[in-house]
Amino acid sequence: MQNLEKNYDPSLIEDKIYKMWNENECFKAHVDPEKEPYTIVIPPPNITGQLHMGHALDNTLQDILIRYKRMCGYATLWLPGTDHASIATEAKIVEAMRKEGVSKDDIGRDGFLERAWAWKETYGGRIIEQLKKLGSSCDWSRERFTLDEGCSKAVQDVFMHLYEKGLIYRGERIINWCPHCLTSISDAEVEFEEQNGHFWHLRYPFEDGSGYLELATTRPETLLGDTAVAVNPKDERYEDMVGKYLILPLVGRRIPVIADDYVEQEFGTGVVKITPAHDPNDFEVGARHNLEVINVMTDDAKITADYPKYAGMDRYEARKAIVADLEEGGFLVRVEDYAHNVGTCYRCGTTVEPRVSKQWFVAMETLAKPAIEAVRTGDIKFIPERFEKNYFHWMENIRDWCISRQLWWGHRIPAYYCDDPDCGEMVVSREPVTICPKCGKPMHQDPDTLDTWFSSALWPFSTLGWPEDTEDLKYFYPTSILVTGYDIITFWVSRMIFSGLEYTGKSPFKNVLIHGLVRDAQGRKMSKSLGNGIDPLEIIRDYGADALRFTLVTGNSPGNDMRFSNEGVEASRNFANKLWNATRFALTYLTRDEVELPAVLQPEDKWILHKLNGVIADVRDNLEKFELGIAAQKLYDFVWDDLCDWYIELIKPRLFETNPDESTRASAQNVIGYVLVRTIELLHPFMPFITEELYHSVPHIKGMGDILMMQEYPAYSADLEFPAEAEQMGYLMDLIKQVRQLRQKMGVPFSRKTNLYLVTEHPDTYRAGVEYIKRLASATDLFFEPLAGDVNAATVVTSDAKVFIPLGELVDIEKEKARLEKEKAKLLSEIARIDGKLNNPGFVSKAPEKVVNDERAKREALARQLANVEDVYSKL
RNA sequence: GGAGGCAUAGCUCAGCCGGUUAGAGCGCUCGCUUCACAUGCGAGAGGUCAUGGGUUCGAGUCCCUUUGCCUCCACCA
Repeated sequence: MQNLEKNYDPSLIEDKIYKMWNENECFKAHVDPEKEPYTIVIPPPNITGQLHMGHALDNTLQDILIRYKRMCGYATLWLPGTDHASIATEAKIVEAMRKEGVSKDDIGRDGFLERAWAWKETYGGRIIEQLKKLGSSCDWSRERFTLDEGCSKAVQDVFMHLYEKGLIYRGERIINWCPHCLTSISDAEVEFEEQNGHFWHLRYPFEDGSGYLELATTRPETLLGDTAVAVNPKDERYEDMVGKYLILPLVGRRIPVIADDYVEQEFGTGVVKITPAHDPNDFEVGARHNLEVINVMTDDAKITADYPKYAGMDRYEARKAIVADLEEGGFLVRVEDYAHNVGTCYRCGTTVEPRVSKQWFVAMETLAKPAIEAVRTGDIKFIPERFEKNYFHWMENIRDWCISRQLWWGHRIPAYYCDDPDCGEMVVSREPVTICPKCGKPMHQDPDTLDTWFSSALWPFSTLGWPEDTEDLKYFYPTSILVTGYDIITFWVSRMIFSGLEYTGKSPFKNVLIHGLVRDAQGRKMSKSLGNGIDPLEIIRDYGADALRFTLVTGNSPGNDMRFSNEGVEASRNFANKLWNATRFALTYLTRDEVELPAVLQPEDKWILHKLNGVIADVRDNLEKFELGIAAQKLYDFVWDDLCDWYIELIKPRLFETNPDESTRASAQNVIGYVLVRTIELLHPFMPFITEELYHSVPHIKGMGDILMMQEYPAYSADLEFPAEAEQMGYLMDLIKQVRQLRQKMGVPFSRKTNLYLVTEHPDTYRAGVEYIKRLASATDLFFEPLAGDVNAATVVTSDAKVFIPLGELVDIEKEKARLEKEKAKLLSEIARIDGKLNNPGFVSKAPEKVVNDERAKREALARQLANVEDVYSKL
């Protein structure tokens, strides 16, 4: 036992507590056949990352769940790690190199990878340290990295598996190309944003000089690659023109007019120029009509040397030049303003350039089917459920996944090509292949790497040792729950689901708990460019990790965004301080090393134990249903209202030295000690630091160990149910409140104490509480008899008691009468309302019995109170 | 174009399977150095639960309509 400071200072204890847990290996998971496993794999943060509020929320939720389950006796594993984040990390390194005046080509692949690994060493650990500050109880001995040996092995295996099954193929297709990152990206990595642009109406002349065909485009520069013009086959306006040829302005290419259903008659002129190399739809049309695919741009989106006049210009310069030339040549009809959606790279925001190139793809259809089924059948559940709709929509309309990236930082594609282009042999192999099996010439490996999400998709099992059949994999897989934001469902969650099903035959997790975004106080997304990000580490420094965690979890419901403000953190910080001080108070009267529930309990003891028991049941129930915010709110209310505002105040007279009764003093000590320990246990998953610290100060219940996080979570106990006593206490507390109210209304100063004359049919409860009633209702003395004689008294009436308060000159009898009349009228209308319900045959016959009985009980209480009011009134 | 979400006190939000007189934090008003806490204590003001309809004995809660805000997906050149 130790003395506590007046105010809780988290900075003094958090690091110490975390170190203690770590040294005692509290985070370490153990395969234990006697226990049930409970597993969470962390959504691996990027090694480029700094802990932001999104991480703080995500990891707070995971830590609450894992700490709860650990205390419930599960063999828990929270597996941490980081993601190599190929495109994001590579971009950062390239940028850093650019500042030094070094390019990737200057240092070559090996040199670059050396730098990348050095980067990982420097920054990869940073976010891990930040997660520890939050209190995350991860098993750090099992920490993994998406590019470590084991994960790489898993990636190789999966690639081989899918290739052999024919589900990975290489093909020349149109893909999304980022001219800044200089790599292909998948459809999921393209973000569309509305931009104000123009609609250029052009006219292409017929070859035979018989006029023009008018069409419109948002991208005139792609004209260089046009290989046809298309109309709808049903469009009568252009019926006769199909099959004729046009001369492409500025280029002079002879291109056909074709008919294709893709063209909408009603849109624009109903004529579309077809550029198979630079538009995904045009590419499809081109494929159907065997059109030539002409790439007019370099990989950094400049016009190729094939068009000398525009060669070297970037897309937008070329656009200007071409529009000017079209105008000069009389091909430009008009220009209109036009807002349209433009695809941008989700990493750098550069406008994506659709481009035909040879890439690797995963054929999705066969993989998607069981993944849809797993959610459909409830094998995997999303919380909240509505996100399943998003998932289904994406999965059901899925297109093949472009997985190759023209990057160096990542898992290199295990494909080898013969150096002799005439041979053209390709081998996919786990082991390096240097000699062409077909022609004997040297072979070289595919320079590309895999989409970073390809490895994250395997995270729930690659981290447990897959493809080896390890003890961990056997025991901890499938994982129990995945906690992540809705923004990442398509990128990650869905890919883990089909991956888990395909490679392990099992769904990788049972539940997916989705949370929203943490926004700033004005509701804006926190972003670097806005500079409105709030640094969780600063909040931890100023208010403590527990306060941050509690803020993030309260008032937050699954799937919904939340706003973060300092006022909220202050409230949480105050709550921590409240708990601290409640304990500090108790400790000044608690001199024992152990507490136990006494055999004889006072009414207020039974009341608080009954309340505690209810909270235990509720909190467990809420946590099982992933209602973390509600659970936190209930604990807050219990601690502040029930425990501090009432129970502690109620037992003060028993604890003080002025109490001559040794036995009630001892029982009060035991009960407050017991309730405190249970409360600290209940709160531990939410506020691990302060509860652990307090646990080391308070006396324990017999049999408890030294470390709170390893204790059993409190369980509901039928022995602690005291409904009758709790109800009586409710009346008593109501009485105290009403006396306070009355005094306040009548302007009686706090310091002026009065006698109370109490008439009740249940005097025992009140007799047991004489001391605290005096304290809490500002009474000098309490008499269990009616006020005798002709004395001016104000009255308080509950359904269980009548109280007369002699206040002499402060009482105005007429006002008292008016007040009681008002009260009577209120009671009558309440009773009438309930009678209305009870006299309704529909209600009595159809409503559940409990509801009807509750109404009856309520009516009885009101009737008693009414009788009391009438009785008091008659005596005025 | 398709799908989803939100709308509850001045502000930010809870409200689970429909069941008292709809809650919390912050803010506001009044009063308190009451021997844990002013990061506090006590009392209070403040809500037609966006709109219109429906289902039901009973609707903030379920269904439909309208309005406003937001998000995701699609990408008609």
